[in-house]
Amino acid sequence: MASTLQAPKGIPEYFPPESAAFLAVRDGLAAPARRAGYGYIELPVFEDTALFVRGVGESTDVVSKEMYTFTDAGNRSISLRPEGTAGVIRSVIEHGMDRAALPVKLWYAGPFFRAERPQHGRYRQFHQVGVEAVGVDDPALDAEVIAIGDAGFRGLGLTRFRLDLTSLGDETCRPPYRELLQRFLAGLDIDEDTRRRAAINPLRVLDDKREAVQKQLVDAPLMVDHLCDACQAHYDEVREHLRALGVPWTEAPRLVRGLDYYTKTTFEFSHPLLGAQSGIGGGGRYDGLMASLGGQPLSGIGFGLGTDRALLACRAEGVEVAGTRTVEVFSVPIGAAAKALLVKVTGQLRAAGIRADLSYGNKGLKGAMKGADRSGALVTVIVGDRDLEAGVAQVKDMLSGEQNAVPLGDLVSTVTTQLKENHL
RNA sequence: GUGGGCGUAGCUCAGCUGGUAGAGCACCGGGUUGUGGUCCCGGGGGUCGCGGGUUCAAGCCCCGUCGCUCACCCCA
Repeated sequence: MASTLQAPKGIPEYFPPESAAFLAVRDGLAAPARRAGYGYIELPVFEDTALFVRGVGESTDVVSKEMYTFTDAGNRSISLRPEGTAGVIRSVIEHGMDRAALPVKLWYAGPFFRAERPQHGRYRQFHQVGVEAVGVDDPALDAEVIAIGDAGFRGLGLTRFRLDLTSLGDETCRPPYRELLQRFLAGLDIDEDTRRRAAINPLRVLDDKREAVQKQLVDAPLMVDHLCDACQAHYDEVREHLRALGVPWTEAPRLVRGLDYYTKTTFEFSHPLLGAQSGIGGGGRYDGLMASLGGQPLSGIGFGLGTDRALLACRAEGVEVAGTRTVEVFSVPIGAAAKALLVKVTGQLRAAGIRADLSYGNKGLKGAMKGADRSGALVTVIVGDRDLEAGVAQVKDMLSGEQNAVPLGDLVSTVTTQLKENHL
C-alpha cells in the first residue's frame, strides 16, 4: 500500500493461504466435465481481434468499449480474450477437430479480460472454467452440459445457487418473434436509450431492471410461447433429461443473451448472496457461431463458469473448499550436523509422497517448534547433537504431544506408518 | 462511462469541535541454555493511498488523483 507499484485496477490476486481455495474451486468446477469425457484444451490468452468481432457482432459496446485491444509489433490488431467460446471454436475449425468423431467435447480454464468498471465479483481479469460440445444438436447433450455445471457447483458444497433455463428459439422462430416483440415495445412509454436497445437487441429489454419498465412488460410476448415445433420439441426433451438427471431448474422466459448466435437452450446459474453481479455461470446452444467463423454449419453447446464468483459464493455460504493442512511432517534441526541430515531426510520423505517441510534459518528450538506448529504438521522430527550421537531422531506427535526416539535408519518408515495409523 | 461510501501498522480497526499517531491480532525476542499450541513480559514495524491547497498547526478541512467498495450501465 505504501508502494507506488500496484496491480492493475480491478484484478484480484490469490496468494496463500487463500489461493488454495481458488485452486480447489477451479478444479472442483472442472471435475464433472473431466468425468464426462471432455478433453482439456489450452488456448491463447490473446487472439486476432477479428475473431471476437465476428463472434460477438457489433450489437453492443461490448466490442468497442470492453475489450483490451492493441496493435502488436507486426501491426496486427490483437485482443485479450473476453470469453472462451470463440477461441475454442476457432481452434476446432483450425485443427479440423470437427472432421473426426462428433461431438467434440472440450473443457478449458483460465483468465479472461474485460475492461469494465470493477465491482464486487466483476473484475478486469477474471477466471472461468468452461466446456464446449460441438457438432451434435442433441437435447440430451444440452442436458449433459447443464448437469455438468450443476454438478460443478454442487461438488464445491454450494447449495443456494439457482439455475434459470429457457429456449431462445432458432432461425425459424426467433425472427418473427423478434418482430412481434419490437412491435409490442414500440407501443410502450420508454426512454430514448431503451428505444435504441429495442431496435438493436429487443430481447435485452425484457430483463430491464427498472420497475417502471418491468410494469409495462407484464404482457410482453415471450419466446417460449412462440417456439417452432422443432424448438419446442428440443426444449421439451432437454427438460425431460434434466428431470431424469435430477437437476432442478427454474423456468426463466425472460432470460436473454446479448448475442445473436445463441439459439434454443439457454441457461444461467446465479447465487443470491453475491449482490448485483450474481451470475456465477451461464451458457447455451449456438447454431450460427461456427459457420460465422468459417467452419461447417455445426451446432454447439457450452458454458462458462466464473471461478472468482464461485469462490465468493463459497465464502458467502460459509463453505470450506480447501483443507488448510499443507504439510504432514515438519523437521526441526538443532545445529549444522542435524540440519545436513534433516535436509536429506526431508527429501526422502517427499520422495516417499509425504508432504514435508523443515525449519530454515537456524532458528532456536523454540522458534523452530513454533514453525512446526504453524505448518500444521501432524508429526515433527527433531534432531540435535545428542540424538546424532545416539543414532536416533525424536519423533513427536503434534496432537498428543507424545515423543519417541527412533533409530535414524527407521525414520522414514516409522514416520510413514505413524501418519497412516494415527491420522488416515 | 455515471453516481454514492471508503482509504490510518501485514490484518481488523480506534483516533472527540484541526494541536506533529493507538489497540487487538499477526510477526520477532525473553520467561523455559533441547520442545509448539495456553499464559506473562519485552520489541520491531506507519512518507495516516498519492499530490496540491487552507492554517501558527492537517490523519482530521478543501481540491485533484489513484485504489477499494456499493449501485447504474454493460454482461460475450
